[in-house]
Amino acid sequence: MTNSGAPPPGATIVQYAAQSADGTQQFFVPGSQVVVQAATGDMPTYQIRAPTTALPQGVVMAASPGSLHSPQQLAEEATRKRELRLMKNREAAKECRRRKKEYVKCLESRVAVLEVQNKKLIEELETLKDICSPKTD
DNA sequence: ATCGATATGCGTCAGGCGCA
DNA sequence: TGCGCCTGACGCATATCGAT
Repeated sequence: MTNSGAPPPGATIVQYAAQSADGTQQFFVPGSQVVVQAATGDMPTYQIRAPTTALPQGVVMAASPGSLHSPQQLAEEATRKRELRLMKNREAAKECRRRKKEYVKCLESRVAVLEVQNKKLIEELETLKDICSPKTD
């Protein structure tokens, strides 16, 4: 994939795929956020990140450490912090897996498009060979 | 019906990375 | 430098499927 048609950092992806100015096919995950542009071999030359999700309803933020006194309060606070961290990580893992599946879908779509494109190019090449080859009879 | 193999999804941990 | 987010890896539970 070329970098010329990639969206700029900060942009939100709204299309699954797009045709860039130079004619190359671009594949994006809808709703993702472009955060980095960098050239790294055959990997995409930019990174995309989905918008951060809000805390689920019912989550109560912990009190500040300065308001705690007894060891029991400290233990409760530690437990709250751990549960909050686990819950956030649970949601993050779900989102991460969702994005990964979407990314694989993108790649599969890209393979399908490129296979068709490749087939057409091979056919075109054969046609041109027929036209350009000297007649021997 | 039941069994083993395989696939899929989930929660958790650990480590890397970017940011203030 | 500490904090929060992301993600690979692991173990577990459940679903699916073919063989018996």
